Amino acid sequence: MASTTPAEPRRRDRRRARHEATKQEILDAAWQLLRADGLNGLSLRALAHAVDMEPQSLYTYFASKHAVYDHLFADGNRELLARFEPIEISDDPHEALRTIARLFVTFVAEDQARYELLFLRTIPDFEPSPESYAIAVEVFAKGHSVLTAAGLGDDADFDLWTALVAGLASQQLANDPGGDRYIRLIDDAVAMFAEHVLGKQAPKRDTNA
Amino acid sequence: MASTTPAEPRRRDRRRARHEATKQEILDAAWQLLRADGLNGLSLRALAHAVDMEPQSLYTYFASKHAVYDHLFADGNRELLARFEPIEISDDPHEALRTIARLFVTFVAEDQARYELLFLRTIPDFEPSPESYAIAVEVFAKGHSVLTAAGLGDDADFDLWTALVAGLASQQLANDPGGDRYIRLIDDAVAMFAEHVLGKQAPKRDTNA
DNA sequence: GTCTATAAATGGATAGAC
DNA sequence: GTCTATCCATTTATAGAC
Repeated sequence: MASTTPAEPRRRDRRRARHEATKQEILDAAWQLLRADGLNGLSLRALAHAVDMEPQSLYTYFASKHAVYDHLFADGNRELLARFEPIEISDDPHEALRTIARLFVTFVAEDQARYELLFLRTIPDFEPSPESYAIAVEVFAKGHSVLTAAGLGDDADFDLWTALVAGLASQQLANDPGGDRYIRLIDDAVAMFAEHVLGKQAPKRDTNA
Repeated sequence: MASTTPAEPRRRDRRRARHEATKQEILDAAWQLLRADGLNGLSLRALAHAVDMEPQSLYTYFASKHAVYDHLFADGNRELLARFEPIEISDDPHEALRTIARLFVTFVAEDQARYELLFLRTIPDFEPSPESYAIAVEVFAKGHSVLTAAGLGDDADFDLWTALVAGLASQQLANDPGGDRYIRLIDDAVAMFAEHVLGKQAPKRDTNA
């Protein structure tokens, strides 16, 4: 965050850039291992060897295993935030809800370990640092603002919304990983929610298979 | 499962009973530790000491750590099944849905570790044995039959139902453990679902705080 | 059925040479 | 910045005495 002092030699910039690049390389490898072995299956040894290092060398980049998790936590939240950026939020509330639901459920369904890390507390004794948590708060605020723009005033309605969307996502991961059994239900779920909360007559649901 | 041979001395029955009692004592201690340290925080050492044993003695009762998890998995599912037994399922579909939703969400919200064990796959390399899994299937079947009795015909509707209920439960655990922020939403959520799926005019929702 | 002893591996982490 | 060496705690699990 602190900007480089103008008088600082370029060599130092390069070194820092190299350092950051390696750090990111380690984090990328960590995501891969997480997907393969589960969130709690990660070991520093395996991580180090995945980037052709000895485990001890990781400590140049991360102070502890929890620090690695913390960076992954921030990483994942940043990724989710980035997915919100480019999308167009429709003026039609129902359409806006559908867009954001698809985005979120798809994101979660992609990666079970990431879901656990970002939204559950399944690692003993780990909790994100304030800096990392701030990004998660940003994500929440972004979602909340979109919902408000769609006409949701009540906090309870927002909670109902997150429950519905989180439920679809977690069931997709738990009962049909890699499939679309619950992803297929998104539009219907959103219609249900919109009918109930926005009080508008949404397009009647398809009764065809 | 095999019944005792009639000619078998009573002493053997007693010994078996004692064995089973100790086994259950260990499992009870395990639940406590799980609640304190998280599902992945369990160690056989801590478990043994919790019942005043040395870790090695546990192997008289369980062949491995995964075997302990497997028994806990069965235990948890039996408990959930037992909760279904005594309740009265109303003839009124909406009321029946409300009852079962409250039951399930309350059950899940009681214990984060149990939720992870029963419904998520967060322990590396663990999966329940066929015998234990059969109990989970029974739970599913029971829930499905109640929903069918309530007038739900479509499998997709059942999936939507489980997503909604699981979402409330998991959000309750993740965002307000020990509280009732999402539990309070159950009735409203059920009304929303009933309106949408049963197509009947459910009592209009309360707009009061 | 419980213990002691012990194995054999793995875990995260530090010190210091290069 | 990376390595070797090392530490120390912890883990799951087995063998055998009592």
